[in-house]
Amino acid sequence: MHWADVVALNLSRRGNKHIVSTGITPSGEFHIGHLREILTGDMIARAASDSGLDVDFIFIVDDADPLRRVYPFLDEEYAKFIGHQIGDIPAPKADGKPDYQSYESTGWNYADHFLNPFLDALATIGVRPRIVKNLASYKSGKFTECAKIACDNSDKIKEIIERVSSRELPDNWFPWSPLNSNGSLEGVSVTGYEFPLVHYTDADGNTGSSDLTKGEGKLPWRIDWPAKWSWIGVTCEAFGKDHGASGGSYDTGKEISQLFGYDAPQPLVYEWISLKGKGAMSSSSGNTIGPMEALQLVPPEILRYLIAQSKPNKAIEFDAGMSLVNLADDYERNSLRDFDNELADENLSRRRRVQIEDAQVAIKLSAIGKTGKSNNSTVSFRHLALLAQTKSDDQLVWESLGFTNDSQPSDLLRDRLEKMRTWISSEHFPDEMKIVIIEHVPEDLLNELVEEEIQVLNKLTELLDQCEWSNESISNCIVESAKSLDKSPRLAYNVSYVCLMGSKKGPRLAPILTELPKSNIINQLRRCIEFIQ
RNA sequence: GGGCCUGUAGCUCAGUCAGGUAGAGCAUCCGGCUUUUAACCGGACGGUCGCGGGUUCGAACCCCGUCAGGCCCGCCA
Repeated sequence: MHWADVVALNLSRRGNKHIVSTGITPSGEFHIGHLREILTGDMIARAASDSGLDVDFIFIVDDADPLRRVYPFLDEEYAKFIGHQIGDIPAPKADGKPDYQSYESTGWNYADHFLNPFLDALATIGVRPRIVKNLASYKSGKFTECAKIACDNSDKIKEIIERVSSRELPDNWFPWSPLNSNGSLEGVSVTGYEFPLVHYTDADGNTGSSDLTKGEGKLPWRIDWPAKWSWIGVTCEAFGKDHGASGGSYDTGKEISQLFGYDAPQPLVYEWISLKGKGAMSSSSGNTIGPMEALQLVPPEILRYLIAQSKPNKAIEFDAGMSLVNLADDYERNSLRDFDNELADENLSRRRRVQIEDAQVAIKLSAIGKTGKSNNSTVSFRHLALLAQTKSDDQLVWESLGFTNDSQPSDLLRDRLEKMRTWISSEHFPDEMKIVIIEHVPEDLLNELVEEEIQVLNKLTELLDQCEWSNESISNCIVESAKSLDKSPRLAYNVSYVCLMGSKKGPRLAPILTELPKSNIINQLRRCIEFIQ
């Protein structure tokens, strides 16, 4: 059974109504790793919905979290905002300086700045969660009840965290972080509490009170999380392995949740995505591929497939080069399969059956729309990569694919070609996929040519030299060079590849040659002939 | 110190929860296809299931131990 269906099955045992939750702190640029959080949740929600459950899918934006430090992409001016909540400070401009103007005129803040492009990317891949903003929730009193319980039971909560995570909390630890009069959470110590006020002394020695019903502060993460479960009614949440470790925040949250009179949600721990050869993704180190960037390269369903086809506890190594081609191939191959027909065979082993079923569900979950078939255009990713390289004009690509004035390519297909061109011209496009006409003489391969191949090569060179340089006539020359000697056209193609591309196989040759200067090709062939003699 | 995840064919991984003849895709090789979209079709090759014990009629799967890689118990998806 597919992992998403397994979770859905577990959920059905808990009840009929479900809220699947995900959450991210928008402290910097989003990357592919964040996509796993959201897509994992989205796929669970879809699977649960498909199994007949009533499901709401939400995305909690942790914009109440403080700015931890001045990240490399920020100007030093941000130092004064350290400790301030990211939903309450200006967004950085392109030069990293705070954009006070937009902040004051429209309220455009740091969190929105990073969140909004991500939401756009989500919409493109068919994910439209209900957005819950944490900061606004605090301010409107959603957290009040849990915050009161937490503060009334601070000893119990402290005991749970110390026992479960086996770490020691300071004596003055308190389950509420008050905001000081400057709006900072940093260096503020709690000195007393009577509901609804938490009294504090800040780093500068100023004293004050924070009203927890008005969100003048926040719950520390380990309490904030279970509080959200409780007031939102979260029944299922996928989270990264960092939260899922033994003694991690899920473990403590589970017990704290009981204090709030709420059963912790069904967990699903997922592994991280790393960039091949570069380690884990990290916004601050710049070691990232953003969702938007990835979406500029591949069709969105392939990005979904990346997540759908691998089990959550498998680490994914991602790169925007060959892995992308292989992933696309895999996706396209599978989306053409007739799964129902395959499953109809009663002699299938259990293993084989599971394999087919998982592939079927992975394809289903990769579709952008909730219903309907996957957006299966007739051209493969690999093929499009060839066409885009050999034909500089889009119109020639469409002609090659059999489109005429009467049948124009779909917008989807046009979009895919545009993405392909972006990818090809990007640093990510792998050498392996590049069509290159070699200029050196491939000596080792030429030595392997047999007599009849050499004859064909001579004939081919002769015919091409007289040939009109167009797609059709080049194609004819290649075939004719073999046929005139009573040989298979395949021989002519083989020797062409050896001489021109340095390999025994290759893509359709004529369209590529058409794009290149005739004299270069003839000269290269002549150099090869000279070598043989 | 405590814990989690991973280890199965050259590569990527299913299969482990519910023990029952070791599985896919890719790659490679061979054949087919008389103009080849790195295509397609057919076939072959390929594994002491990290290692050692135990339970069992039977173990990749359950139990104990062990090795290796990654990670967590401040923050991070």
